[in-house]
Amino acid sequence: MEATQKKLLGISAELFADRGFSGVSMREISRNAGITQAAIYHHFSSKEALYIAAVEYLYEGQTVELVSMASQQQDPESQLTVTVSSLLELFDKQTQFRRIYFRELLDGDQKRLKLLADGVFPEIHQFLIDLMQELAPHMDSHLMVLDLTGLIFHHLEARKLSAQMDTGRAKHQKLSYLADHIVALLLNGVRTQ
Amino acid sequence: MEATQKKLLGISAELFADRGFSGVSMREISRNAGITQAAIYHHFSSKEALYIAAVEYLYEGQTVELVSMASQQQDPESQLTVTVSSLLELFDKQTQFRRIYFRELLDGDQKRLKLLADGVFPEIHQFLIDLMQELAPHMDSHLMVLDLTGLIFHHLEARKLSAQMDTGRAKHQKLSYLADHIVALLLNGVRTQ
DNA sequence: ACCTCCTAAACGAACGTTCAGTCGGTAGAG
DNA sequence: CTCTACCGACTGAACGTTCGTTTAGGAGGT
Repeated sequence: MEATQKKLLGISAELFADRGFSGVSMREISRNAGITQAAIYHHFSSKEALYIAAVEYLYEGQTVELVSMASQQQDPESQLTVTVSSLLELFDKQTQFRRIYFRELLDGDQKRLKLLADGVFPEIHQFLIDLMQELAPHMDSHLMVLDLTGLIFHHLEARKLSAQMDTGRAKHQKLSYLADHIVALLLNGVRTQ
Repeated sequence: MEATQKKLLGISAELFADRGFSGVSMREISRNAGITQAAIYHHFSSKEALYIAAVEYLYEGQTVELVSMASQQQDPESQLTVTVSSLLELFDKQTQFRRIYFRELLDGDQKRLKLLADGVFPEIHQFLIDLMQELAPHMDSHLMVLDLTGLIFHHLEARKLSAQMDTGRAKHQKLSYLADHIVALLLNGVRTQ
Protein backbone atom coordinates (compact mmCIF):
# COMPACT_ATOMS: atom_id res chain seq x y z
CA MET A 1 0.00 0.00 0.00
CA GLU A 2 1.09 3.55 -0.75
CA ALA A 3 2.53 5.64 2.04
CA THR A 4 0.03 8.45 1.45
CA GLN A 5 -2.86 6.03 1.49
CA LYS A 6 -1.73 4.49 4.77
CA LYS A 7 -1.23 7.93 6.26
CA LEU A 8 -4.73 8.92 5.19
CA LEU A 9 -6.19 5.80 6.77
CA GLY A 10 -4.38 6.37 10.04
CA ILE A 11 -5.36 9.99 10.30
CA SER A 12 -8.93 9.30 9.24
CA ALA A 13 -9.27 6.53 11.81
CA GLU A 14 -8.02 8.85 14.52
CA LEU A 15 -10.33 11.72 13.59
CA PHE A 16 -13.41 9.60 12.90
CA ALA A 17 -12.96 7.72 16.18
CA ASP A 18 -12.65 11.00 17.99
CA ARG A 19 -15.53 12.93 16.51
CA GLY A 20 -17.59 10.64 14.29
CA PHE A 21 -18.33 10.61 10.59
CA SER A 22 -20.17 13.90 10.29
CA GLY A 23 -17.97 15.58 12.86
CA VAL A 24 -14.93 15.45 10.60
CA SER A 25 -14.49 17.23 7.27
CA MET A 26 -12.45 16.17 4.28
CA ARG A 27 -10.59 19.45 4.57
CA GLU A 28 -9.52 18.62 8.08
CA ILE A 29 -8.32 15.17 7.09
CA SER A 30 -6.33 16.56 4.18
CA ARG A 31 -4.84 19.27 6.37
CA ASN A 32 -3.68 16.69 8.91
CA ALA A 33 -2.26 14.52 6.17
CA GLY A 34 -0.39 17.41 4.60
CA ILE A 35 -2.09 17.18 1.22
CA THR A 36 -4.92 18.98 -0.56
CA GLN A 37 -8.53 17.91 -0.33
CA ALA A 38 -8.60 16.89 -3.96
CA ALA A 39 -5.73 14.46 -3.44
CA ILE A 40 -7.88 12.34 -1.14
CA TYR A 41 -10.19 11.62 -4.05
CA HIS A 42 -7.30 10.17 -5.94
CA HIS A 43 -7.14 7.42 -3.32
CA PHE A 44 -10.73 7.12 -2.14
CA SER A 45 -13.88 7.68 -4.13
CA SER A 46 -15.84 9.49 -1.41
CA LYS A 47 -15.91 10.42 2.25
CA GLU A 48 -17.96 7.34 3.03
CA ALA A 49 -15.51 5.09 1.22
CA LEU A 50 -12.67 6.63 3.20
CA TYR A 51 -14.57 6.13 6.44
CA ILE A 52 -15.23 2.47 5.73
CA ALA A 53 -11.63 1.89 4.68
CA ALA A 54 -10.42 3.62 7.84
CA VAL A 55 -12.68 1.45 10.00
CA GLU A 56 -11.46 -1.71 8.29
CA TYR A 57 -7.91 -0.51 8.76
CA LEU A 58 -8.66 -0.12 12.46
CA TYR A 59 -10.20 -3.57 12.69
CA GLU A 60 -7.23 -5.31 11.11
CA GLY A 61 -4.83 -4.72 13.94
CA GLN A 62 -7.13 -5.83 16.75
CA THR A 63 -7.61 -9.53 16.35
CA VAL A 64 -3.97 -10.51 16.17
CA GLU A 65 -3.03 -9.20 19.55
CA LEU A 66 -5.71 -11.17 21.30
CA VAL A 67 -4.68 -14.67 20.38
CA SER A 68 -1.30 -14.62 22.00
CA MET A 69 -2.63 -13.83 25.44
CA ALA A 70 -3.56 -15.81 28.47
CA SER A 71 -3.11 -19.22 26.93
CA GLN A 72 -0.01 -19.89 29.02
CA GLN A 73 -1.96 -20.00 32.28
CA GLN A 74 -2.93 -23.38 33.67
CA ASP A 75 -6.28 -23.36 35.46
CA PRO A 76 -9.29 -21.68 33.85
CA GLU A 77 -9.70 -19.17 36.65
CA SER A 78 -6.18 -17.84 36.23
CA GLN A 79 -6.82 -17.69 32.53
CA LEU A 80 -9.90 -15.57 33.11
CA THR A 81 -7.99 -13.27 35.44
CA VAL A 82 -5.23 -12.78 32.89
CA THR A 83 -7.73 -12.37 30.06
CA VAL A 84 -9.76 -9.70 31.79
CA SER A 85 -6.77 -7.61 32.80
CA SER A 86 -5.20 -8.08 29.39
CA LEU A 87 -8.36 -6.97 27.63
CA LEU A 88 -8.66 -4.01 29.96
CA GLU A 89 -5.10 -2.96 29.29
CA LEU A 90 -5.39 -3.57 25.56
CA PHE A 91 -8.56 -1.58 25.04
CA ASP A 92 -7.48 1.09 27.46
CA LYS A 93 -4.73 1.83 24.96
CA GLN A 94 -6.80 1.16 21.85
CA THR A 95 -9.05 4.12 22.43
CA GLN A 96 -9.76 4.55 18.74
CA PHE A 97 -11.03 1.02 18.35
CA ARG A 98 -13.18 1.31 21.45
CA ARG A 99 -14.79 4.52 20.25
CA ILE A 100 -15.33 3.28 16.71
CA TYR A 101 -16.94 0.17 18.17
CA PHE A 102 -19.47 2.28 20.09
CA ARG A 103 -20.01 4.57 17.13
CA GLU A 104 -20.66 1.64 14.83
CA LEU A 105 -23.09 0.16 17.35
CA LEU A 106 -24.97 3.46 17.20
CA ASP A 107 -24.68 4.43 13.58
CA GLY A 108 -23.54 1.39 11.63
CA ASP A 109 -25.94 0.12 9.02
CA GLN A 110 -26.46 -3.57 8.37
CA LYS A 111 -23.49 -3.77 6.03
CA ARG A 112 -21.06 -2.05 8.36
CA LEU A 113 -22.17 -4.12 11.34
CA LYS A 114 -21.58 -7.21 9.27
CA LEU A 115 -18.06 -5.94 8.72
CA LEU A 116 -17.61 -5.71 12.48
CA ALA A 117 -19.23 -9.06 13.10
CA ASP A 118 -17.16 -10.89 10.50
CA GLY A 119 -13.93 -8.95 10.72
CA VAL A 120 -13.37 -8.72 14.45
CA PHE A 121 -15.81 -10.73 16.49
CA PRO A 122 -15.16 -14.26 15.24
CA GLU A 123 -11.61 -14.21 16.57
CA ILE A 124 -12.32 -12.66 19.92
CA HIS A 125 -15.37 -14.89 20.10
CA GLN A 126 -13.44 -18.08 19.46
CA PHE A 127 -10.78 -16.99 21.90
CA LEU A 128 -13.30 -16.40 24.65
CA ILE A 129 -15.42 -19.41 23.81
CA ASP A 130 -12.49 -21.72 24.41
CA LEU A 131 -12.03 -20.14 27.77
CA MET A 132 -15.69 -20.05 28.73
CA GLN A 133 -16.35 -23.56 27.51
CA GLU A 134 -13.86 -24.78 30.04
CA LEU A 135 -14.90 -22.36 32.74
CA ALA A 136 -18.67 -22.42 32.35
CA PRO A 137 -19.98 -24.96 29.85
CA HIS A 138 -23.52 -24.35 31.06
CA MET A 139 -23.64 -20.67 30.04
CA ASP A 140 -24.50 -19.17 26.68
CA SER A 141 -21.06 -18.43 25.31
CA HIS A 142 -22.38 -15.99 22.75
CA LEU A 143 -23.88 -13.86 25.45
CA MET A 144 -20.78 -14.27 27.57
CA VAL A 145 -18.75 -12.54 24.87
CA LEU A 146 -21.18 -9.64 24.93
CA ASP A 147 -21.05 -9.63 28.74
CA LEU A 148 -17.29 -9.36 28.75
CA THR A 149 -16.97 -6.81 25.95
CA GLY A 150 -19.83 -4.81 27.40
CA LEU A 151 -18.36 -4.76 30.90
CA ILE A 152 -14.86 -3.93 29.77
CA PHE A 153 -15.74 -1.36 27.12
CA HIS A 154 -18.36 0.31 29.28
CA HIS A 155 -16.14 0.54 32.33
CA LEU A 156 -13.33 2.01 30.27
CA GLU A 157 -15.54 4.52 28.51
CA ALA A 158 -17.48 5.41 31.65
CA ARG A 159 -14.42 6.48 33.60
CA LYS A 160 -14.96 10.02 32.34
CA LEU A 161 -18.46 9.80 33.79
CA SER A 162 -17.35 8.28 37.08
CA ALA A 163 -14.94 11.13 37.54
CA GLN A 164 -17.88 13.55 37.49
CA MET A 165 -19.83 11.76 40.17
CA ASP A 166 -19.73 12.54 43.85
CA THR A 167 -19.11 8.89 44.55
CA GLY A 168 -16.29 8.73 42.03
CA ARG A 169 -12.99 7.95 43.67
CA ALA A 170 -9.46 7.57 42.41
CA LYS A 171 -9.42 3.79 42.72
CA HIS A 172 -12.25 3.55 40.23
CA GLN A 173 -9.92 4.85 37.57
CA LYS A 174 -7.32 2.17 38.23
CA LEU A 175 -7.32 -0.68 35.76
CA SER A 176 -6.21 -3.23 38.33
CA TYR A 177 -9.10 -2.32 40.62
CA LEU A 178 -11.51 -2.62 37.72
CA ALA A 179 -10.00 -5.94 36.72
CA ASP A 180 -10.35 -7.42 40.20
CA HIS A 181 -13.93 -6.29 40.39
CA ILE A 182 -14.88 -7.71 37.00
CA VAL A 183 -13.17 -11.02 37.63
CA ALA A 184 -14.86 -11.36 41.01
CA LEU A 185 -18.21 -10.60 39.44
CA LEU A 186 -17.70 -13.03 36.61
CA LEU A 187 -16.51 -15.82 38.88
CA ASN A 188 -18.90 -15.53 41.78
CA GLY A 189 -21.52 -12.99 40.96
CA VAL A 190 -22.63 -10.93 43.89
CA ARG A 191 -22.50 -13.82 46.32
CA THR A 192 -19.83 -13.88 48.91
CA GLN A 193 -17.22 -16.43 48.02
CA MET B 1 -43.52 25.62 28.99
CA GLU B 2 -44.72 26.67 25.56
CA ALA B 3 -46.14 24.04 23.26
CA THR B 4 -43.74 24.94 20.46
CA GLN B 5 -40.80 24.77 22.80
CA LYS B 6 -41.81 21.36 24.05
CA LYS B 7 -42.35 20.16 20.51
CA LEU B 8 -38.90 21.40 19.54
CA LEU B 9 -37.34 19.58 22.48
CA GLY B 10 -39.11 16.33 21.67
CA ILE B 11 -38.17 16.42 18.02
CA SER B 12 -34.63 17.50 18.73
CA ALA B 13 -34.17 14.71 21.27
CA GLU B 14 -35.41 12.19 18.75
CA LEU B 15 -33.19 13.41 15.92
CA PHE B 16 -30.08 13.98 18.03
CA ALA B 17 -30.43 10.55 19.63
CA ASP B 18 -30.77 9.01 16.20
CA ARG B 19 -27.95 10.72 14.37
CA GLY B 20 -25.89 12.77 16.81
CA PHE B 21 -25.22 16.47 17.14
CA SER B 22 -23.45 17.10 13.86
CA GLY B 23 -25.65 14.61 12.00
CA VAL B 24 -28.72 16.80 12.39
CA SER B 25 -29.28 20.27 10.93
CA MET B 26 -31.37 23.10 12.27
CA ARG B 27 -33.30 23.06 9.00
CA GLU B 28 -34.26 19.45 9.55
CA ILE B 29 -35.41 20.12 13.09
CA SER B 30 -37.49 23.09 12.01
CA ARG B 31 -39.00 21.11 9.13
CA ASN B 32 -40.05 18.33 11.48
CA ALA B 33 -41.47 20.84 13.92
CA GLY B 34 -43.42 22.61 11.20
CA ILE B 35 -41.80 26.00 11.70
CA THR B 36 -39.03 27.97 10.02
CA GLN B 37 -35.39 27.73 11.01
CA ALA B 38 -35.38 31.24 12.34
CA ALA B 39 -38.20 30.47 14.76
CA ILE B 40 -35.97 28.05 16.63
CA TYR B 41 -33.73 30.95 17.57
CA HIS B 42 -36.64 32.63 19.23
CA HIS B 43 -36.67 29.76 21.76
CA PHE B 44 -33.03 28.67 21.88
CA SER B 45 -29.95 30.77 21.41
CA SER B 46 -27.95 28.28 19.38
CA LYS B 47 -27.80 24.71 18.11
CA GLU B 48 -25.69 23.70 21.07
CA ALA B 49 -28.13 25.27 23.53
CA LEU B 50 -30.95 23.38 21.85
CA TYR B 51 -28.99 20.14 22.04
CA ILE B 52 -28.26 20.54 25.73
CA ALA B 53 -31.86 21.46 26.46
CA ALA B 54 -33.04 18.42 24.50
CA VAL B 55 -30.70 16.14 26.43
CA GLU B 56 -31.89 17.56 29.74
CA TYR B 57 -35.46 17.11 28.57
CA LEU B 58 -34.65 13.48 27.85
CA TYR B 59 -33.02 12.99 31.25
CA GLU B 60 -35.98 14.36 33.17
CA GLY B 61 -38.35 11.56 32.36
CA GLN B 62 -35.98 8.72 33.18
CA THR B 63 -35.47 8.81 36.88
CA VAL B 64 -39.07 8.82 37.96
CA GLU B 65 -39.99 5.55 36.37
CA LEU B 66 -37.24 3.70 38.15
CA VAL B 67 -38.22 4.29 41.73
CA SER B 68 -41.60 2.61 41.59
CA MET B 69 -40.21 -0.73 40.52
CA ALA B 70 -39.18 -3.88 42.25
CA SER B 71 -39.57 -2.63 45.78
CA GLN B 72 -42.59 -4.80 46.32
CA GLN B 73 -40.59 -8.01 46.09
CA GLN B 74 -39.52 -9.68 49.32
CA ASP B 75 -36.13 -11.38 49.09
CA PRO B 76 -33.19 -9.56 47.50
CA GLU B 77 -32.77 -12.13 44.74
CA SER B 78 -36.32 -11.68 43.53
CA GLN B 79 -35.76 -7.95 43.69
CA LEU B 80 -32.73 -8.30 41.46
CA THR B 81 -34.64 -10.46 39.01
CA VAL B 82 -37.45 -7.95 38.78
CA THR B 83 -35.02 -5.05 38.58
CA VAL B 84 -33.01 -6.50 35.72
CA SER B 85 -36.01 -7.41 33.61
CA SER B 86 -37.64 -4.07 34.40
CA LEU B 87 -34.54 -2.16 33.39
CA LEU B 88 -34.24 -4.24 30.23
CA GLU B 89 -37.84 -3.54 29.31
CA LEU B 90 -37.61 0.12 30.21
CA PHE B 91 -34.48 0.86 28.23
CA ASP B 92 -35.57 -1.34 25.37
CA LYS B 93 -38.38 1.15 24.90
CA GLN B 94 -36.35 4.24 25.80
CA THR B 95 -34.15 3.95 22.75
CA GLN B 96 -33.51 7.68 22.64
CA PHE B 97 -32.17 7.81 26.16
CA ARG B 98 -29.98 4.77 25.56
CA ARG B 99 -28.47 6.27 22.43
CA ILE B 100 -27.97 9.69 23.97
CA TYR B 101 -26.26 8.03 26.91
CA PHE B 102 -23.74 6.36 24.61
CA ARG B 103 -23.29 9.51 22.57
CA GLU B 104 -22.65 11.55 25.67
CA LEU B 105 -20.14 8.97 26.89
CA LEU B 106 -18.31 9.43 23.58
CA ASP B 107 -18.71 13.13 22.90
CA GLY B 108 -19.81 14.78 26.12
CA ASP B 109 -17.45 17.30 27.58
CA GLN B 110 -16.87 17.66 31.29
CA LYS B 111 -19.88 19.92 31.75
CA ARG B 112 -22.30 17.69 29.87
CA LEU B 113 -21.09 14.57 31.67
CA LYS B 114 -21.66 16.37 34.94
CA LEU B 115 -25.21 16.93 33.78
CA LEU B 116 -25.58 13.21 33.24
CA ALA B 117 -23.90 12.33 36.50
CA ASP B 118 -25.98 14.73 38.57
CA GLY B 119 -29.25 14.60 36.67
CA VAL B 120 -29.73 10.91 36.14
CA PHE B 121 -27.21 8.76 37.93
CA PRO B 122 -27.81 9.69 41.56
CA GLU B 123 -31.34 8.32 41.45
CA ILE B 124 -30.59 5.13 39.60
CA HIS B 125 -27.51 4.82 41.76
CA GLN B 126 -29.39 5.14 45.04
CA PHE B 127 -32.02 2.77 43.80
CA LEU B 128 -29.47 0.12 42.92
CA ILE B 129 -27.28 0.75 45.94
CA ASP B 130 -30.16 -0.09 48.26
CA LEU B 131 -30.59 -3.33 46.40
CA MET B 132 -26.93 -4.21 46.17
CA GLN B 133 -26.20 -3.26 49.74
CA GLU B 134 -28.61 -5.93 50.81
CA LEU B 135 -27.58 -8.41 48.17
CA ALA B 136 -23.83 -7.95 48.19
CA PRO B 137 -22.52 -5.69 50.92
CA HIS B 138 -18.95 -6.76 50.15
CA MET B 139 -18.93 -5.45 46.57
CA ASP B 140 -18.16 -1.93 45.32
CA SER B 141 -21.65 -0.57 44.76
CA HIS B 142 -20.41 2.21 42.53
CA LEU B 143 -18.90 -0.27 40.14
CA MET B 144 -21.96 -2.48 40.45
CA VAL B 145 -24.08 0.30 38.99
CA LEU B 146 -21.72 0.56 36.04
CA ASP B 147 -21.77 -3.24 35.71
CA LEU B 148 -25.53 -3.29 35.52
CA THR B 149 -25.95 -0.32 33.22
CA GLY B 150 -23.10 -1.53 31.04
CA LEU B 151 -24.51 -5.04 30.73
CA ILE B 152 -28.05 -3.92 30.06
CA PHE B 153 -27.28 -1.05 27.70
CA HIS B 154 -24.66 -2.99 25.80
CA HIS B 155 -26.82 -6.07 25.37
CA LEU B 156 -29.70 -3.94 24.13
CA GLU B 157 -27.58 -1.93 21.73
CA ALA B 158 -25.60 -4.95 20.54
CA ARG B 159 -28.64 -6.87 19.35
CA LYS B 160 -28.17 -5.30 15.92
CA LEU B 161 -24.67 -6.69 15.95
CA SER B 162 -25.68 -10.13 17.21
CA ALA B 163 -28.15 -10.38 14.37
CA GLN B 164 -25.26 -10.07 11.92
CA MET B 165 -23.22 -12.86 13.43
CA ASP B 166 -23.29 -16.45 12.35
CA THR B 167 -23.82 -17.47 15.93
CA GLY B 168 -26.68 -15.04 16.36
CA ARG B 169 -29.93 -16.79 17.05
CA ALA B 170 -33.47 -15.65 17.63
CA LYS B 171 -33.40 -16.29 21.35
CA HIS B 172 -30.61 -13.76 21.75
CA GLN B 173 -33.04 -11.05 20.72
CA LYS B 174 -35.57 -11.99 23.41
CA LEU B 175 -35.56 -9.76 26.45
CA SER B 176 -36.55 -12.55 28.81
CA TYR B 177 -33.66 -14.69 27.65
CA LEU B 178 -31.28 -11.78 28.14
CA ALA B 179 -32.75 -11.09 31.57
CA ASP B 180 -32.30 -14.68 32.74
CA HIS B 181 -28.74 -14.69 31.52
CA ILE B 182 -27.83 -11.42 33.21
CA VAL B 183 -29.46 -12.37 36.50
CA ALA B 184 -27.70 -15.72 36.51
CA LEU B 185 -24.38 -14.03 35.82
CA LEU B 186 -24.90 -11.42 38.50
CA LEU B 187 -26.00 -13.96 41.11
CA ASN B 188 -23.56 -16.76 40.53
CA GLY B 189 -21.00 -15.67 38.01
CA VAL B 190 -19.90 -18.40 35.68
CA ARG B 191 -19.93 -21.07 38.35
CA THR B 192 -22.57 -23.71 38.25
CA GLN B 193 -25.13 -23.10 40.92
C1' DA C 1 -47.93 51.06 21.82
C1' DC C 2 -45.86 47.00 23.06
C1' DC C 3 -44.72 42.13 23.54
C1' DT C 4 -44.54 37.34 21.96
C1' DC C 5 -44.23 34.32 18.21
C1' DC C 6 -43.36 33.73 13.98
C1' DT C 7 -41.97 34.16 8.47
C1' DA C 8 -39.20 35.32 4.38
C1' DA C 9 -34.97 36.25 2.96
C1' DA C 10 -30.48 36.58 3.20
C1' DC C 11 -25.57 36.41 5.36
C1' DG C 12 -20.84 34.42 5.14
C1' DA C 13 -18.70 30.25 6.02
C1' DA C 14 -18.01 25.51 5.45
C1' DC C 15 -19.27 21.43 3.19
C1' DG C 16 -18.32 17.23 -0.33
C1' DT C 17 -16.87 16.92 -4.75
C1' DT C 18 -14.99 17.96 -9.52
C1' DC C 19 -11.94 19.62 -13.04
C1' DA C 20 -8.07 21.13 -15.63
C1' DG C 21 -3.50 21.04 -15.35
C1' DT C 22 1.41 20.16 -13.43
C1' DC C 23 5.27 17.28 -12.26
C1' DG C 24 8.43 13.27 -11.96
C1' DG C 25 9.11 8.86 -13.56
C1' DT C 26 9.05 5.11 -16.91
C1' DA C 27 8.48 2.49 -21.07
C1' DG C 28 8.44 1.91 -26.08
C1' DA C 29 9.85 3.61 -30.64
C1' DG C 30 13.16 5.72 -33.60
C1' DC D 1 20.59 7.57 -26.52
C1' DT D 2 16.88 10.48 -27.18
C1' DC D 3 12.27 11.67 -28.12
C1' DT D 4 7.65 10.99 -27.00
C1' DA D 5 3.69 9.22 -25.04
C1' DC D 6 1.76 7.91 -21.02
C1' DC D 7 1.32 7.05 -16.15
C1' DG D 8 0.02 7.89 -11.12
C1' DA D 9 0.19 11.43 -7.63
C1' DC D 10 -0.91 15.63 -6.71
C1' DT D 11 -2.21 21.03 -6.74
C1' DG D 12 -5.12 25.23 -7.14
C1' DA D 13 -9.31 26.74 -7.97
C1' DA D 14 -13.74 26.38 -8.37
C1' DC D 15 -18.50 24.00 -8.51
C1' DG D 16 -23.15 23.98 -6.32
C1' DT D 17 -25.11 22.95 -1.92
C1' DT D 18 -25.92 23.13 2.81
C1' DC D 19 -24.67 24.87 7.12
C1' DG D 20 -25.66 27.94 11.57
C1' DT D 21 -27.14 32.28 12.31
C1' DT D 22 -29.04 37.12 11.64
C1' DT D 23 -32.07 40.70 10.15
C1' DA D 24 -36.27 43.08 9.10
C1' DG D 25 -40.76 42.88 9.49
C1' DG D 26 -45.64 41.11 10.12
C1' DA D 27 -49.74 39.10 12.71
C1' DG D 28 -52.28 38.80 16.88
C1' DG D 29 -53.17 39.49 21.59
C1' DT D 30 -53.03 42.77 25.78
